Amino acid sequence: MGELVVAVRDFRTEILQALSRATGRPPASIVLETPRDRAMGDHAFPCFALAKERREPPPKVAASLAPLLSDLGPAIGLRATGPYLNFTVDRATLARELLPAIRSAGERWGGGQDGSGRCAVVDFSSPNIAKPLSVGHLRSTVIGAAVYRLLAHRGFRCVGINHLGDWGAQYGRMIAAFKLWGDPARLESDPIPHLHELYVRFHEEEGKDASGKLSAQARTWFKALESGEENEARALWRRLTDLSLREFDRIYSLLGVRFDFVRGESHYEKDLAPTIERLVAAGVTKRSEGALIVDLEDAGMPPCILQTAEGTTLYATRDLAAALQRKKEFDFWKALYVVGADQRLHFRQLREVLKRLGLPWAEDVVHVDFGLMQIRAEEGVEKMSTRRGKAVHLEELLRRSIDLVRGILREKNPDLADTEAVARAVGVGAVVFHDLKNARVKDVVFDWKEVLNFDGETGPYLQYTHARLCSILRKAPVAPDPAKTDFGLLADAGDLLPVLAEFPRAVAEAGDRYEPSILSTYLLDLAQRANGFYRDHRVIGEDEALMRARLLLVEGARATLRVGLGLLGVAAPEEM
RNA sequence: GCGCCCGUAGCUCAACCGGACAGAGCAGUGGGUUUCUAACCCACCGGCUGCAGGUUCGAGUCCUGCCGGGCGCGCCA
Repeated sequence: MGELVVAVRDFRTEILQALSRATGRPPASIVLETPRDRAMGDHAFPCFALAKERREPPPKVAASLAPLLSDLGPAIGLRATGPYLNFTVDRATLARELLPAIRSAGERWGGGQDGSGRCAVVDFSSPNIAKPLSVGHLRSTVIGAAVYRLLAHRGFRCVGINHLGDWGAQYGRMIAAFKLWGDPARLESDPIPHLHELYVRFHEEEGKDASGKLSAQARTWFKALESGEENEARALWRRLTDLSLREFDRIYSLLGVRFDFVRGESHYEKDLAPTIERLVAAGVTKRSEGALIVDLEDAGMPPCILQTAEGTTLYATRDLAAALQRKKEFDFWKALYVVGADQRLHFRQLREVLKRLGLPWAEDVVHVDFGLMQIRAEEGVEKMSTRRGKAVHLEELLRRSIDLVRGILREKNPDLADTEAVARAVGVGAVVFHDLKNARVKDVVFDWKEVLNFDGETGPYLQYTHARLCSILRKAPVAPDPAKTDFGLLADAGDLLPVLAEFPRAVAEAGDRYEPSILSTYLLDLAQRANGFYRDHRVIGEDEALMRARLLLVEGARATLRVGLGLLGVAAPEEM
């Protein structure tokens, strides 16, 4: 068996089972919701469907059902309110079950082992080498890293892969440009900006070059690269990769992002020929205008192009090879691709081609898509483009955020022990949380004012709430201790307790739907309630029994915030 | 032209895959600190959920058609 999992008594399931007995329906078919207005109760059963079946008015059904639920026990109160049956868990009982469990779960609170034995491959970040990381790359990086942690928290084995864009015709251009105008000294001191300038220049001049000489040079260099020989092209390309990774790592470490494998597209170079052979042998390909394609017309899609008329491979070929290789190596339960929504068609095609190879796991290839990042332009908005210099550099954004936080800290908390570390945690946390706050599908228009706002529903707000709770625990004359706690004194804790109890469900749902924003929204709600508690109740200075009870609650809220923020990739400093 | 996605308060978003009176934050106005961090809290202001039909006991949520925006559509990634 796996490790011991800290179990929390699950009142929700108890209610579900009682309802099942009372109605004679399987628990899975019963909808139990959380009332919008929490004063109504912690859980609610809408009686409409049952009422229709029984041809009785819903309020009557609710009223007649209530007496049949006496086996729920004294800890769960119920009340028929109109067409709803509302359940409220006794606060003292909830506190007694929940708070000691949170405490002993530690870092693993909200997690579990329901993913054990299954492997999730998470393909995320995946920038192109020799180009600066822009805020456009942030989304894939932080969403992917969060999904990875959310699943790992529940016992899934996760494999994080940074699928670098390090192959293709563009690197022929890159090499050609460097050979023409490159400066070895600048390549050493200032690699990415230098390479990027060269690339932009090459693009411009290639466009103006009627003779086609530049394009021919680029093609020649890429052919040399693709030949597989240890030649000048390969040596240069390898150097580009190394220099790029050195730059990227600086930012990844700032973001606290790690990969299990950094494998660019070039990693699958040797698998390309066998992949094409396999597709041809399976009879799913055909020739069209000199290119090798998979015709997907009957699936309502444009063809998937595997090989150009010139014989070079494409993106789709490399992704097919990668998918096959990953299935073989990891035998994944799901292969997740955290890639922008502009590539939806590509991933639909990828699945369709895998399906035509007769692979039953084709549907386990999942595109975890997200909306595009746009930037304000002279008129309206436009897509971010590194090539046209219309991109905000990620490192600049992070640096400005950290600088701003550092200034605020010096003013508000001049006695802070390690201002620099906290400035980094909060500055980076603001940027990361901003990208995880909203549903993935939403397009984003980049706005400096918005990202660098630290008030309201922001990362710093969550961190601040956490720091204040830490402060109470730090200043208290005693440490929280479940054995010395009178849980009955927490009856006035409002909704904070039931909200804490929902944390595992928020983690599970965020993971199941590959949607970190579900956890973000949950944490904002939790923080608002924690701040409400802080406003209405003193902890230190109350008589000892009351203080002890409240300290344990504060500790539970603090732990939940810390673990939740950690899953999102946001640090939780104890002071700020 | 065809396909996919998105339209909720002035702005940015929630609304538990169909349920109770559509909720937060920002911006605006007015309040709150001899007491655990004011990056906080409270109050006010603000809505034909793009439009028109349909399904349903019940629709912001599902279906159809329009309108507006984004993205994609054979040798880029």
